[in-house]
Amino acid sequence: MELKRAAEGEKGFEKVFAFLRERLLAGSLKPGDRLISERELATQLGVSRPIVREALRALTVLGIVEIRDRIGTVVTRPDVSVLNDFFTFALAQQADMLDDVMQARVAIECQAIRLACERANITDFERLQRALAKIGETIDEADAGGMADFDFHRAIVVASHSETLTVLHSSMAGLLTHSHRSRRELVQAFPSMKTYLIDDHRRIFEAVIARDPERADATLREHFAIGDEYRRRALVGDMDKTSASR
Amino acid sequence: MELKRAAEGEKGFEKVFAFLRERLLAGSLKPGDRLISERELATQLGVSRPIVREALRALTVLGIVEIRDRIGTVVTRPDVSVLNDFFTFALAQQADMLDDVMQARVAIECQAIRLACERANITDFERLQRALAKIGETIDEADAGGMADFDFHRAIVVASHSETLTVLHSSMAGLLTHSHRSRRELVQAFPSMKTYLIDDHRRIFEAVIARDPERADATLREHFAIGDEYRRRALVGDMDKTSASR
DNA sequence: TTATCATACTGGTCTGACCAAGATCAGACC
DNA sequence: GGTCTGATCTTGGTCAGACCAGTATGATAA
Repeated sequence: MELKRAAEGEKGFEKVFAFLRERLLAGSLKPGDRLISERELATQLGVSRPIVREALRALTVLGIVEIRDRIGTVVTRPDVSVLNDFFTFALAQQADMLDDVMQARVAIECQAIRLACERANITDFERLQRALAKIGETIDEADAGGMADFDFHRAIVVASHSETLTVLHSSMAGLLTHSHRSRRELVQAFPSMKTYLIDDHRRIFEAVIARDPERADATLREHFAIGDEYRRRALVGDMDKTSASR
Repeated sequence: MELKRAAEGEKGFEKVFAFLRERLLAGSLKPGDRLISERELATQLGVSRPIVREALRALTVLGIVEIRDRIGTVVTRPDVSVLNDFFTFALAQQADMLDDVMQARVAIECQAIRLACERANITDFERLQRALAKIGETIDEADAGGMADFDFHRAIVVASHSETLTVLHSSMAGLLTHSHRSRRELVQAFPSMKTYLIDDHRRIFEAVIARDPERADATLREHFAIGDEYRRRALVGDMDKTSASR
């Protein structure tokens, strides 16, 4: 049996993990399915229950499985939180990764906006419009403004109708929420940012409405670049009130 | 004790996990550090050793920690394999995610090539050139050709000097290796693909050498689009020998 | 001083047990 | 007959102690 074979070489934890992985990858274990009990799994694989628990716990943190107290273990649909956890840990140990993550976010979002131009429906447009309006309303508030900014960008990714892009984006956006907020705090220092924030987002919105991927992508990239420019100026203490070059 | 406090609310596994997470995120546990022994951890937290092992195993699959047999548990630098595992599982249960992952890969790679135009050094150029040469040499071999193709694209991402992009790309590229290979199998059906494969990669290479982000991005996107077109034709059985429209 | 070896440690695993609470089904009650 | 109740089985959650097999270290012998 190919299933048995895979579980023969390894021992202990690896054995159980490989056994379950195989079934999960092969599709014989689908989301919603309930696994056999830990004890039964242990006897079937010839290992002890603690070992089985290790494997189940491993699958749990990977978001593949959910252990329900006194109910059983069920297969779940993989979700975002895993990536979130990973990035959180990874970032904590490599602070310089933040700029890197930002690059990845730009990558995801620019691709997403291209897809959004093709796939977005009325609902998506409306969500974008609401987010856009919110940005205008909350332009003077750091917290609410940052949230509105975040929502707009998330709406773009959602409009791409790509699960993977959405997952990746949200896992990274979580780490960058403070960046949205801190950007808004710059508004006090740079009054020109108000028009930048409002106009840029509007132009992005319009490009999506026009279903013009190239223009949308370019506008979005420009938007990020200008944001970087503002942050750079703030860092070097260049507090003059002229707007960033466009 | 603030350390104790964080571990008070939860019980068992959560307790240990939270305890370790706190130290990991706070930075008091850095990559390279060796954790105290499982037994000691168990007594300090008032739990049994199997529970400690669950937590350590959880951190292991998250790539945060490495358990070395008879040596101890050490903190590691998070690496790719986690995302790889996750995507592998996720993909298995949502096959329609494959196209989605491809989109994410395009996103990463297009961003990477832009960065590569700015950051690539001589070493990167040389690696790209070698990969390009390899593509020409192995143009008639499905396996080696697919590998060469893969290497070229990976070289682009490496040249971006962005850890995060590299991590994301390699985790997704792993799932798409067969796509490289299957593309090469199309070469038999579409002789025009030979020039497509060679010329496209050369043009991409030249754009990076020229340090022209816009052109590089556009060329790369075009490259992907044409690849899609070939695959589409193969699906519908359109086996005519004309080259894909450019 | 050096080389060898005993010992204390480490992770890896097993056994068997207890607890608390959901799931189930038999039996009692209406 | 139908519904309700409660004993029992099963499930995850956990613990305690034990054994194995190598590693690391230090003490002892050369």
